Amino acid sequence: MAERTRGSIRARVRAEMLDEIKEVARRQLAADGANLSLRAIARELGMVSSAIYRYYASRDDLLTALILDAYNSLGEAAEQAAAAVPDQGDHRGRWLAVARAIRAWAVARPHEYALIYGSPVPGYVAPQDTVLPSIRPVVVLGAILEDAYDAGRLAPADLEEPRPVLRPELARIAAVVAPHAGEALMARALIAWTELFGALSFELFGRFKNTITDLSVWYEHQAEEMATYTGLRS
Amino acid sequence: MAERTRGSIRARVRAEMLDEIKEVARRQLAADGANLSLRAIARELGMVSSAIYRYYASRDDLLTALILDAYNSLGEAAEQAAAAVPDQGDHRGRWLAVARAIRAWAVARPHEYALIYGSPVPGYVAPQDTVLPSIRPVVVLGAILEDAYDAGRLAPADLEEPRPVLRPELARIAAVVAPHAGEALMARALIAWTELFGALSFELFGRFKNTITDLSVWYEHQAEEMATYTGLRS
DNA sequence: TGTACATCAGTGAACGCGCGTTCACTGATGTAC
DNA sequence: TGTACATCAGTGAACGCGCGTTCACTGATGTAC
Repeated sequence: MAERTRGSIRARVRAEMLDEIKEVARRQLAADGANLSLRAIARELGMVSSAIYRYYASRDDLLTALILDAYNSLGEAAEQAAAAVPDQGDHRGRWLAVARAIRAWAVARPHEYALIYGSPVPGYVAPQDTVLPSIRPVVVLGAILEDAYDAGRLAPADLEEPRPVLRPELARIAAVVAPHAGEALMARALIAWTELFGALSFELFGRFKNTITDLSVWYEHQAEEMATYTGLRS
Repeated sequence: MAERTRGSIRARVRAEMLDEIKEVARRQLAADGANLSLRAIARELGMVSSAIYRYYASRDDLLTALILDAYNSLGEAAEQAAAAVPDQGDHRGRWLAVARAIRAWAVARPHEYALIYGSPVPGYVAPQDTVLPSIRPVVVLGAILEDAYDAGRLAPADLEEPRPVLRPELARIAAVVAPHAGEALMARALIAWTELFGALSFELFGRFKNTITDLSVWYEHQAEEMATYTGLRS
């Protein structure tokens, strides 16, 4: 109780401030391209630059917080999209809904996408605790495949066993993501996953300039092809 | 002749200097992560920072030169790989050789890869003349598909027509890359292309840390799957 | 072949800017008795 | 309810650094006659 009373107001204000700093940081990333400047953030907040250090121990700490937030926010978007599709055996529909949600998230926050899926920030080393948040979308997609598999509705064409060297590693991933499905299906799922994020990177980093204009339809096409490739027939 | 004599020595020295600056820049990109600093380059060359301006009008100009070089060097690697496979109807083999060459190029120069396929450099706008060099690898892969198609050896499974909205754009790309193949095949080729570069980005940007260790074998598997998906049967 | 002139690579100082981080401090807000 | 003390957000100055770019200059190399 003493614990809860002590600082209950200060603690709330503090938490708001932690959030506000991140908000401003995100806005500036969006505006300036990609350079995160503590001084610029402090300026926008109307405080002196050293005041930021009451909230984040260093620039890297703030960056870590932003990266964690980005992973979690993408993970949540994926989870909500999966949950929003009624669970009536339409595995392909659920998978596609998640794929769509991932793109929607990325298109709305290209700079946060770049933070977690772009080229690494020079000099920055991600701490270990980004691992779990970072795999949330994979886990969501994996669970859908697992459901489909258990329902006997996962039937990829011409499924071949991947090379022996890869099997133990694929098995280890499958154990976390889709334990029943097995290595060969896991390999396909990973390839689909890779393709979708390749597509988003191409789109967001401007590689489709003057090539394909309706990128939303093109992504939808890719997602459907990848769903089929993974074995989710309609 | 006057033209050729004039500065023939100076011009040669100058050309060497232009190259050496780029060399040093590339080395520093590799070492420091991703920050290109004219002053640091000048320092390493033992000259004063303003001397660089005799060779490149600005930092952006140097960056453009590096990006152009990277595109051309990747394009050349792809072209040479294609040319090295004897033209005896082994289209799949040729396609895979090019895919392998692209990865080899990227793995050897991760920073140059990041320059052209990573998140955009803040504040930098690519000039128009990067377009042609940038599509050289696509053209190489397209030509192989075109050959295979003409030889009646391109037979993807379950080929479906992409949506009407996409067809004109796909047709426009096909016209440049593989005119006979048509839109549906072009769509598959683009997806395969996207997957391969997604795989490279995942690998080079560290997204497969602690997940798949033998990334060379994994890439090979992906390339084969994508070859099959595109319709190149063995 | 020799001289006058033009070209141009490289110098060194300076401008004006931005950055992350530290440190001793003030003053308001909360806590304990 | 009132007072003494501890906590902590925010200040302001400073350290030490790096950057891109400009500009007037020196001196060597090339060119034209």
